[in-house]
Amino acid sequence: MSKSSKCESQRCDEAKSLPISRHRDALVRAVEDHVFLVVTGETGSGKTTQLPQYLYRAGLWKAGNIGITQPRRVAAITVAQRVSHEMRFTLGKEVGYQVRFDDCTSEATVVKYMTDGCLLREILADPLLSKYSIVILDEAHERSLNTDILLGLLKKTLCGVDKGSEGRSVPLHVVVMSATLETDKLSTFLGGCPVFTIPGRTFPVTSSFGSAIGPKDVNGSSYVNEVVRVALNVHSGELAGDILVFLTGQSEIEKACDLLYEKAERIDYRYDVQDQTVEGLLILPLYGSMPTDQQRQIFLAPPTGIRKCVVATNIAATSLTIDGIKYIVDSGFVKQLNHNSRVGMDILEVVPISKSEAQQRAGRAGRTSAGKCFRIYSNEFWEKCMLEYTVPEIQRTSLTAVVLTLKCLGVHDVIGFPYLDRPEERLILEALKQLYQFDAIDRRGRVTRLGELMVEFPLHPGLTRALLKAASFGCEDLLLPLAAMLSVENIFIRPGHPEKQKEADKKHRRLAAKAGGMNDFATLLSVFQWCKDSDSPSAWCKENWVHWRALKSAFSIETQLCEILLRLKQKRDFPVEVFTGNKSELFRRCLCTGYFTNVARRSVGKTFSTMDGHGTAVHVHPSSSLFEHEAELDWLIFHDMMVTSRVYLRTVCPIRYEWVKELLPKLHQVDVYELSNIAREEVDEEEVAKSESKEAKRLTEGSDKDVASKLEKRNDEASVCDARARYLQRKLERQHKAL
DNA sequence: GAGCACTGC
Repeated sequence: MSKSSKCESQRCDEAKSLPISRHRDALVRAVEDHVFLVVTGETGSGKTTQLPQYLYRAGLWKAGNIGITQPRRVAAITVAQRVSHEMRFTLGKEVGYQVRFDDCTSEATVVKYMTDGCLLREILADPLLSKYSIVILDEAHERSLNTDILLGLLKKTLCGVDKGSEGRSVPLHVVVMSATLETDKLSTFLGGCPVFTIPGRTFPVTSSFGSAIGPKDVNGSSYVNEVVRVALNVHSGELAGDILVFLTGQSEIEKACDLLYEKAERIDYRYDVQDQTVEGLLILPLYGSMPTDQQRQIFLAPPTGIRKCVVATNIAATSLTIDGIKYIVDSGFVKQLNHNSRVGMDILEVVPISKSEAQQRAGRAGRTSAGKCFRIYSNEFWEKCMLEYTVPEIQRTSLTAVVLTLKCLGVHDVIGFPYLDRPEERLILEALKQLYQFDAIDRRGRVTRLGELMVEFPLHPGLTRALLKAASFGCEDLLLPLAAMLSVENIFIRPGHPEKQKEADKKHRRLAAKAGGMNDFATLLSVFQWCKDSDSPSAWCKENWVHWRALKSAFSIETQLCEILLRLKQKRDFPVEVFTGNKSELFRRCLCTGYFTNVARRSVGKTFSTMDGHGTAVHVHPSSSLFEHEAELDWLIFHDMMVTSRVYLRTVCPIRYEWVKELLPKLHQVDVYELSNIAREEVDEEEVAKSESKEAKRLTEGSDKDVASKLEKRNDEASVCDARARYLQRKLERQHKAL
């Protein structure tokens, strides 16, 4: 027997012995008999890999494809690989996957694994999902933004009681798979559908509480020392098995590793990774921005007699699985990006994890054998400071892009949309307001022509607005690379060593100066071009302290954006405008149409004030090429804001007031109350007509009068501009034909 | 004169 076929038969035996295999026939029947089904089972139950195979073998693919969503790319790819292997198919034939930049499917594909974002894109192109007979939403308990939106969409427009599956030749079946959390809630949400429970195959993990961290430490005081102490106790007092420590970020992970290294030496024998004969502790940091080759060694088994201790961020909670972990040390905290409506900002902050998250962390110790979880916080902290469940992403994030997607799918009433957990109304109103400001929706909340173009781009709507402006002037070559560069992680490397730091800073300053200086957006654009045109792009990056990995992904994003734009430009009514002026001004004016919501004006000294109505006092970040040139500046736009010792603006560009003068009133003229009423109204023609007259009446009355006339005026200007654009487009087409 | 958790289209 060859090695590969032996491996294959082992796999098949494994699949047969999985807890799910006994329920095979009942599961297939349950899917067939119901529109909605909730399937629950812990990790190791086999639901992700086996259920699609059962449905395939029962012939259900004949009525349409079987689609399975995952919140993460790696999961979609690895599961598809495993399933195609188990079924003895070539990956990309009957079983395939699709993630951004990687479509491994063909005409023959009937079982398709994909990210939830991919399925959402498919719905935009084909709202009835006519190619599918079954859609499976996996890992629903993670409550990713896209999965939550898909849940609502599938409930409302595809299988809803109100609409049914009308327009489809066969009804769509939806399976929602979730760990054994909140399954009653899911079932209730889906009209009281049946819940199918599959036993898991994990090992017991016993958890214990500590006493050092209590309710008074809720703001995340120094828990690094305590984590280190507990980890060392585990090392010196527990049986063999590796340790996984959860902390919140790179700097404290490095601090903890240093401390562990220093103290382990004292309690331990000498240790040396190269010398496999001595006993000891192997300390390994793990966080997302770490180079991939360094991450790789985390997964290697430690040398005999050596205990591995991985000190990680939340990346080890779901994204990466490390074999051999028997002990967990849980700090009880996580770094989370939360949207703060009060200040109108996203703030990255350290917060206590939820109880379900703590259980998830503990579960990482029970994958191969029984494990132990040491929580450094007290029982009282658990009771008083930790929520039952993590606040779902949909309630903590900016909804601008999501609301546009929903509107483009015909969900006019975005407040009444069936959310599994409803976001605060304020969050939805903020999104509507932004969309209105970017001309993606009109005063009545309807998607504009521009909005229909905008939804096609996987970018923040503001950035898309700037890109489309540039495209209308025919200068998209300026904005496409920039949009790509702003979509990837920070491209500038800043090493820890002071000497190297100086060297890197110097290189970065030189790049900024060479790009013209005084414009961080232009620097990004130039870096993209220089690197791309270089004979050896990776060497160029190394030389200039730039992340090659980030640049590579910027290149593929630019290609993708370019393809989307080309497709849209072929449409008849793509806007066309004419601009006379120099290129630098053109570039910055295009930016202004998307970034006028991010305008700041210098107040006193080096302090600026935002113009979004909050009037936040802000400073230019020292990494900006405008830093220490503040006195020469008056107005500027910025890409993002960061809150540390001060509120800093990063990626900044000076502008003239005249360029935003027309746009700025838009920040204040729109009435959220008005938008909220609009948001609640139905698409019904009669309702629209009624709201029009009601709104016209309100706009011409009382204190709103001035605002109303201004709104009317601007909309007139906008429509004139649109008409002019259409005329120019037709003219160009005629000329083209004549040639 | 500074320090970014994790995903995804």
